[in-house]
Order: sequence, then C-alpha cells, then structure tokens
Amino acid sequence: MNENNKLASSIGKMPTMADVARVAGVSPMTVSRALRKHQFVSTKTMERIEHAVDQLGYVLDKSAGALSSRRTGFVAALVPSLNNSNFADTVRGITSGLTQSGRQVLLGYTDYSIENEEQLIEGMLRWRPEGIIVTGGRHTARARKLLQNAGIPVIETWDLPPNPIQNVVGFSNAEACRALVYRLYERGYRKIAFLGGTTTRDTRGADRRLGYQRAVDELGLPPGRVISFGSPPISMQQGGEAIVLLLRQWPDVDAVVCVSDLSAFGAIAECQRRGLDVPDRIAIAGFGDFEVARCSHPRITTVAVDAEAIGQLAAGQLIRALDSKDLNTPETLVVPFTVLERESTRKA
Amino acid sequence: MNENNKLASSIGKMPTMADVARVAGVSPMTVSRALRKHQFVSTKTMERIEHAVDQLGYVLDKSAGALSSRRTGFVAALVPSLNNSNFADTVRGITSGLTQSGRQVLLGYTDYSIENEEQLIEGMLRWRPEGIIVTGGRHTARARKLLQNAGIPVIETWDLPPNPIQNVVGFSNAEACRALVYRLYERGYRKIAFLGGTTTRDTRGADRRLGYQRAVDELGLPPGRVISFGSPPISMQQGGEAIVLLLRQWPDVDAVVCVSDLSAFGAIAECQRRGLDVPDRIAIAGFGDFEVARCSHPRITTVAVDAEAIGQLAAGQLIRALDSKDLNTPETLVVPFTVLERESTRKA
DNA sequence: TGCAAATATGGTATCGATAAACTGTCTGCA
DNA sequence: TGCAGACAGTTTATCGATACCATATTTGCA
Repeated sequence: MNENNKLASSIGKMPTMADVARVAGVSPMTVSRALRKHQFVSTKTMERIEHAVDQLGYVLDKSAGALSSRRTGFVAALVPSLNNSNFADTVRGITSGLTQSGRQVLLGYTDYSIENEEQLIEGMLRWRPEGIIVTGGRHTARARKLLQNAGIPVIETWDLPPNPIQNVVGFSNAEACRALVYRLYERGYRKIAFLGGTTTRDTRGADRRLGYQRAVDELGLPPGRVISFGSPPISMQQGGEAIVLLLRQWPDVDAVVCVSDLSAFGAIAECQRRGLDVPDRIAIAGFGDFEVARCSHPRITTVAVDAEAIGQLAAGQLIRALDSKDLNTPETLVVPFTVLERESTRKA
Repeated sequence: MNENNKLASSIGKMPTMADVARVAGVSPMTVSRALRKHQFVSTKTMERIEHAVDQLGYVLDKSAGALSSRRTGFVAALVPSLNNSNFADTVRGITSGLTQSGRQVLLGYTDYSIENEEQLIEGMLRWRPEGIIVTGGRHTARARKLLQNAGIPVIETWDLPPNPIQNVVGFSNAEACRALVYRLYERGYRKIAFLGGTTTRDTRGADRRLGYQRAVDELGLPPGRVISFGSPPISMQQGGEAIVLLLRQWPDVDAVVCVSDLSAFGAIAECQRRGLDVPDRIAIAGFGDFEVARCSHPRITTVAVDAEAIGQLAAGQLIRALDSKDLNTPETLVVPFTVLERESTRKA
C-alpha cells in the first residue's frame, strides 16, 4: 500500500473535474451538475459520469467550488472546552444538525478566554463561514465588531446576553442557580454556600454565582459564603480541594451549591473520604446534569439543561437564517432548565 | 448593531485584496506578501497596508488562497466520539499542535462506526486536507483505498494496527488490558471477570477483551466470565446495569475489569448502592484514567494512557511528514501505558 | 401537426488569492 | 567606478470549480 502512496504522490496530479468530463465525454459543467445531484442531468449521462469518477478515483474539490460559488459550506462553532463539559454535547447537536444540511463545522476552543475567542473568530472568518455559533454573551469589543461586520448569521448560546448581537439560544444561568438555591431553602437548608472558580473568565459560572447571591439575599440567609477556587473549568479534583477549605472556614454550612456537577462530585467524594456523610452531614448540589450526577452514589442534585438541544436549536436557527437570507429579525430562543432533586440533598 | 449588519449585507460586497491594494497604493501581490508576513516588504508599505486593512475591515479569504496556493491548511481528524471519552483530550492535543503551525483542524465523529468513518473520510477529502488523523486501525476497504490514494500523510492512532496504512501513534489495547489482569492476579484475585460492550464496533474495546482473555488463559483462571452489555461507548449507567447481571451470573467473582473507567465507576456506584463493598466484597478496575477514576471514592484502579500526548504526537508526526514531503518512511510511535493501582482493587 | 415549455448540455467569465518570473533600486566592496 | 547580489515591488497566468446565459433536444398538449 506504500507503493500506492508513492504512486499517488509521484504522479502528483489529482484528477480534476475536466478530466472526468473528458473521460465521460461531456462538458465539465455537466459533471459539476451531476455531482451536485442537480436535476437536469439525464440518467445515461449520470451513469457515464459516475463511471468515470470511479475509474479516475476523482474526489470533488470543495475548496475550489467554494470560491466560485462563494458558498463555503462552513459554519464556525466556538466553545470554551470539550473536555468533561456539556459543550461536547452541544457540539454534537450542532454538528449533527449541520452536517445533515451538507455543511462542515469548523470547531474552535476558547479555553474560557474571550481573548482567545477574539483570535479564533478572526481566524475562522478568514474561511468565510456562512454562519457562526459562539458560547456566551461576553466578547471583546473587537470580537463584537468582527461578528457584526461579518454579514453572516451569528448565534450566541448558553446564555441570555443583555445585549445580543443577533440570535440567541440559551437560558439564564443566574435564574437557574437561583431556583436551585430556593429549592434547597424549601427543603429546610439555611446555611448555603457556593463553590466556584476564582476568575471571571467563566462568565456562566459567574452568572450562577450571581443567582446564588441574589437568592441568598432575597431569602435573608447568611451571605458571603462563597469559595472561589482555581480557574475554570473547575475540575473534580478542585471541587474536592475547595470543599475542604469551605468547611474549614464555615463549619456550620449545611448545603453547598457547586458551579458544576464535576466539582460537586469531587466535593462529595472528598467528604466521603473524610467520613462526612452526604447528605446527612452536608448537602451538595451541582449544575449541568452530567452523567456522573445521575450515576454516582449518592446521586447528585443538579440543574438540568439539555446541552445537545442547545446545539440542535442553534443549528436549526442558523439554517433557517441562511435559507431566509434575512438577518433582520434576530430571535432569542430560551431553553428550559429543571432543578432535579436527588439523593445528595435529601435531608434525613 | 443590527443596523451594522443590514449595512454589511446590503452593501453585500466584502472588500477584497485588490481593494486593499488600491487604498494602500500598491499591487495586490504586495498586499498578499505583507499579510503573510513575507520578508520582502518594507516597513513603510507594511504600515500603509495595515492601515488600509483596518480602514476597510478587510479579512483575508483563505478559501481563495487555498485554491491558488494549493495548500488548504486543513488537517482532518476523525474520532469515535467526544462525549465523555479520552478522545476529547486527544483532539485537544491534535488541535493545539496544529493550530500553532497555522493549520485548521476539521473534526468529525464516527460514532464508533467504520461505515460512518468511510463517509466522513470521503467528505473530508473533498476539502483537500494536507493530512488526516484517524482513530484505530480497522477501516472499511473503501476507506483504506481512499486514504491510500489521497496522497497525504495518514496517521492511525489509539491502536497498533497489524497492517498500518502509514504512520501510527498508539499502543496495544490488548497488552494493556492483559497487564492489568496480571496485576490483579498478583494481588491475589483469582475469579476475574470482564465487563464490556456487546458489539465489535468498538475495536479498542474488543482488543481489551482479547487481552483479558489471553491473560485468563495464560494464568489458568476460570474463563468465560465476560459480560457484554450495550453498545459503545459504554456509559456509567450501563456499567451499573451490567455489574448486576454479572454478579447474578457469577456470584463468586472477586474482581472485575471494565472496558473503561466510566463503566467501572457506574459499576462501583451500583455496588455501593446495594451495600457491596468495593474493594472488600469485589474489586473493580477500569481503563483510561479518566478524572472520575482519580477522584471517586474509592479511587479506581485503571490503565493510564496519555490521551492528549497521543494527539500531540500525531500532530508532530504529521507536521514532520508535511515538512519533509516524504511519505516513504512511515513510522510507528508506541506510547506507553501504566497500570495504576488504586483503592478500588486494594485487597483487604 | 405545430409550437411553447421543460429538459439537457455546452461555452465563457469569473471567484479571490498566490506562484513564478520579471523589473527596477539600492547597497557594499574590490 | 562598476557590478554582483540583496531587496521591493509589479505583471501575468493560473488554481478547480460554478454562475450565468445560450443552445439544442425533447415533451406535452391544443
């Protein structure tokens, strides 16, 4: 098979559409139409062309097609991270929706940094994507400008930006976290702490903290019980370390809301290691409904958001915007969240 | 800002390099060189061009550049899945390596199906990637042919294919799993079962099972204690369900090797729920050194493979192959694995 | 039978950049 | 002083496909 390679690279030239046309005895234009399953090609010619294609091992060159049709078929999608996060599900939703419509997703990770995001946006726009899906509503000024001037549909996800660029598919992280705190309150918890990352890089994490603080204020609970530990994404490991700090500082805490299920899980495991029963000694809740929250022992109370649906909805919105060629009516899609009470906050 | 959009799309035309050239008072070629940081452009012209660029809000069109230079800057990477798998780490390794060299990764998920893989390969090749990284060594016949005829570097990862297409960055899943079983044997376990997925879709999973079986044979342990449950990727949930079946069928089992840490974790949690102590009543080991294995209580014995390094090495190999323009010396890089003994198999 | 509409196909001109080869300028050193 | 060679910039010719318009053939139906 090595031989084959040397062959391909020594002959060097890959066959082009013109070659196919020559072999099939038609014009390149007809080949082009045939390969795009255009309607006006007779069955006979179609077969001849298909035959020529296999014979030559021809592979369509989309990068040439993109230039001449001025439709690249690319869609850019930027997420903070893929590792251990719901964004992987969102990406799956995006890709499944878009590949079906024959488009190619260009994926980028910002690593939770809006400066990286700016860089990535700039880089992605060079490929002339037909649309772009970003995570969150906070961007650098230049990034906003780039997105606005790109002249393509823009979708912000996973958030409800106060000042959206165009389309939005998201929910209020603050409201969701607030609802979680209220639920804990209803269950009788009164000394509720929040455990999250230090920086404001993770804006969704920051919003969740905000929701927590609002709820604590409204309910008249002791405020300020916030541990900020490590930079996002908060890992399980960090959750475990942070809970130790938290318990040292406020030993009377009876419930902890974590910025994500991963940190919640880490916290729970660490408590178990130290012989602190969850939920009897301390209740711990997470955010995101990760699989680990559904399967761990105890199962973890959390806020569920359908991450894959966010991706699918974003893809759908994008496709609709492209088809209607009408950027004038940006729409905001609010996806629901659900507080799922599980064993980790079941008061004895 | 909406206005801005309407503006951009109603004016319609994005500025081109020729526009920049006109504004800067130079030829398009000079602009091209300037933007690619080519050496032979004087500082003065450079500045004029940069100024013209921001003035017009010009964004380079790489898809046009790709056509004329016949170097797209794309690299295709195919992984089985991104959700809850080490492949997300590998992808990160791939992208970080390649974006630094100015290339764009085209990502695709096969969903553990080589038929999907074939489709994706075909689709990706249309974009004329400069190289392609695939997962595993099993492909459809047509996929192999497509890869061989593409005339670009091909890298197979996460496996040691008996019949590699070109380059390889991987390890023997069978050997790794065999080593794990041996370690359990050394620790005194004698009735060791294997818990994995049903189908042969996940070839790495199948290899791990093979390694298990080989070890059991060699050690003279009771064979056939294999539970196959659900299709890959085996989730935590499925691990939990499978361990129940396993214990019903072979109540005397003293150790279980799971196809991944996720299923191991699910199995452990289910045992805990049923009051079966891990590791005292039953030892459970996983594979992959996921974060959950490092943080759970008990911590899970596993086989660690540096997934991100696989990606980085693959990226490095690819870049080297591209630079040397020499496909004639395919190399196989074997990455190490380590059996990590943790609490989940600590015999009392 | 006749003729408009529908269907099939071809010819030509791009799309927006870069490669390659070429023309001047300027420098430094024998 | 003269000339090689480095440097700056231009001109021209693609790259491989598709849009658009023109043309040829067929079909449908009054």
